[in-house]
Amino acid sequence: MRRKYWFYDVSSGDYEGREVIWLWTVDEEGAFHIIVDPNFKNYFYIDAEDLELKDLKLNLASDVLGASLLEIRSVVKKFYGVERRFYELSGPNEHIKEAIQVLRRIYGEEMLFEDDIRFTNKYILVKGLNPCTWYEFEVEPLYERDGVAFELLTGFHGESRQMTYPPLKILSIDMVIASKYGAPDPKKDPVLYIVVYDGREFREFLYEDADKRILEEFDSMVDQLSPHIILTFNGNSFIWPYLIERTRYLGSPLTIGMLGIDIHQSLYGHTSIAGRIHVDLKEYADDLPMLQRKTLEELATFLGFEIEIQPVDELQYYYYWVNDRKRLIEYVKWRAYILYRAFQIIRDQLFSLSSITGIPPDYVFTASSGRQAEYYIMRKAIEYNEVIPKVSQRGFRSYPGGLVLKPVKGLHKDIAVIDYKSMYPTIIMKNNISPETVVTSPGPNIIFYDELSIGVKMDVKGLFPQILDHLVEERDRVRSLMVSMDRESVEYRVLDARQRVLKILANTLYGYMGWLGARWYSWEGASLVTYLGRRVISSSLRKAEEIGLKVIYGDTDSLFTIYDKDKVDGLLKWIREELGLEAKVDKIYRRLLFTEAKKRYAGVTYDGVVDVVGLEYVRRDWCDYARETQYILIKMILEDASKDKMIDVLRSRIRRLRKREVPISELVIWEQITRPLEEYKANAPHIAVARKLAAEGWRIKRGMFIGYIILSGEGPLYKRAVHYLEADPREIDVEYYIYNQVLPVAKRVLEPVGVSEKTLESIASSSGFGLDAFTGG
DNA sequence: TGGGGCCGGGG
DNA sequence: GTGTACGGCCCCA
Repeated sequence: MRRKYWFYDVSSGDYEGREVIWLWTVDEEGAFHIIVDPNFKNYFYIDAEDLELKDLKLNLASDVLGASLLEIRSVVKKFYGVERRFYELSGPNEHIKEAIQVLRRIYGEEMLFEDDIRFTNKYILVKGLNPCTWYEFEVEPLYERDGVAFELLTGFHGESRQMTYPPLKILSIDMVIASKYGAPDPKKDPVLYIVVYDGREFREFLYEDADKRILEEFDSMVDQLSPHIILTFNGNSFIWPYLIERTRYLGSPLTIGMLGIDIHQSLYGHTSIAGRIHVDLKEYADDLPMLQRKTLEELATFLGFEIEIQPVDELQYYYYWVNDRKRLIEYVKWRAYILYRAFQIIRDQLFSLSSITGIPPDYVFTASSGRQAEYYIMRKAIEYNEVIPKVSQRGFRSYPGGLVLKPVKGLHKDIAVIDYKSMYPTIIMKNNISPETVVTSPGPNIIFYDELSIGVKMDVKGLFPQILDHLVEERDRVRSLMVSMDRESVEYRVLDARQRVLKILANTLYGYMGWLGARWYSWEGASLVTYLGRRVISSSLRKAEEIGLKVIYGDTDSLFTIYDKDKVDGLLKWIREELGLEAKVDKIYRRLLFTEAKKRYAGVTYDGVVDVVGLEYVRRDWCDYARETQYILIKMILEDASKDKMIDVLRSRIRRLRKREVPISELVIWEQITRPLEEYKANAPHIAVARKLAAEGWRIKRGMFIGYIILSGEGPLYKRAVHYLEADPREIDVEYYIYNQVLPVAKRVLEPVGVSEKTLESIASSSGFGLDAFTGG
């Protein structure tokens, strides 16, 4: 029978007592089908250069039980671009696993190749499958189990053109787990409340002192609804690990996976629920740099939702459970609701990323961007007959990065920002830079850079340039398809997500090459890319000076110049003709303010868009009140307001602080915990606060944000910092907030426009009660 | 007073 | 667990 199914995951499973491939798919009605492929053979390679076939066979026959079921083929494949002979061993997965173990012991790990790639991943790689895509399969029905149709794969007709998704049942889940004494402990603290939302109704589970019942009813409800997608926020790092331990402790393990398969923790800290796509939107929030604290509220706001409820801090769950349960439950229900709504927006990105990289949607967000890029490269490598290298042991060695010019301090008018289109990807393509083309000694057909002692082979096209060519072509193709489409249509949205993913992948390849943990790590390649980038900037700078175009700043792939249209056009032409690169005027600032520091400026375009870069306003480790003060001043400066007006604003903001009219929430300083607490050598305020929380029983994990307030008193700040929920407004150190928060950020932007330090000092000291009459200008 | 630890955001 | 460059705080010697 020919059938069209939407493919979304692959696992290993049983068929007639053997470990085979199961493809998890859904039909157009949303019904589950597992397609069993018993014919796929796992495989790996052994270096054949110094190994006799009969020697290999002898070892296999004596040490591997299933040796007779293994096939050995002599093959020629490329390794780092060079053709080489390998023996390919293939056969049933059980015996391949055994052979790998035995041969690693006999010949050493470094003789084996692709033995470190999981069976299921290999299936996707070798077959070139795209998850989240419709395929036409030829299948024979086998049997049905727990509402899932098992079918035997007898043929493949390839991808279907359909771009819409099957009707997917989605459940979003959130819950209250809390303890009187800090972090909840699954051996002691019950699950108090669970809410599940399916897009129409909420299902709530709440039984006083009976969390076993809550969990069992939740479990059977999920089982019964049998969703395709389960949404959580922090499911991977907290909810599922807690529920797994708690239900184990209670003696009734969760069975929400399909076919009764246990929910378990898998790759990269992902929690896997068999047959279902578990999406933890925290992973998505973590990847959005514009979110400062990576909370669900911030994510919702970013996606355009209004926050209609009063959020509750996780540290206060227990308090609200006891004292204002209604508010807490409202909040947790809202979380489930907004997760569901948020997913509607994120869905296209998730499915595109999954389909392009080949990572199933279940954990594509959990994989780091380096891993995502790597999967993509692995797919391409197999296409090009390259053997996939392993991660080798190597030490960290840094290399120089982009060139940053010193800015010209002050307020400028009409500044053009010239930047190079996809600078690093273009450099890689034009110069054939790839892990296998880069060399460290000169030779024929090699362009060698003596300054670096690095060269590039030019006689064969590199893997990375090929991949980039493909990414660029594919993105152009997708974008050309979009031109004639209705912007509101599903097809348009899907293609838009696809072109964005392709762009992100292209931009990731350089960073990937310089990543120590990469299979295709190339220190030389990454060094060469940044070196050529620096040459591009410095030669453009020289050319600009030559034609009399004044450059006031530049960073890595951009130059800021006075906007003299003819000269700018001349420079762009020179860049195109002499350097062979595309550069464009990205934007023109009507006003642009530079402090004397690099990477810190603010500007306004003719459209009235204000950009603030690097300054305190965009940093979360300054309190909101100071940041907001800076933003007000920046806007005034860019609007050419008078100094007096700016001084008035600053004075009144400081006065509000002195009068203690500023709410605590605007004085919180947020900093991230970036390592286990015991690894910190320094005494910093946020670390001191984190240690106090840890002593109270909270689990302080890497990635957490600590919000603190500075109280008045003696001694260093770290002794006066308290968690923001514990701060008494009357004890706030107003002087700290004036002299170490508001004044420095004001000074940063006012000093370049000529407001003296003395003036600022006098504003601060005179902004007390009733002293304003004495202030100077 | 200056160097080290640490953090966050830029391109 | 993609890269490096950079500024600026706080602490401590």
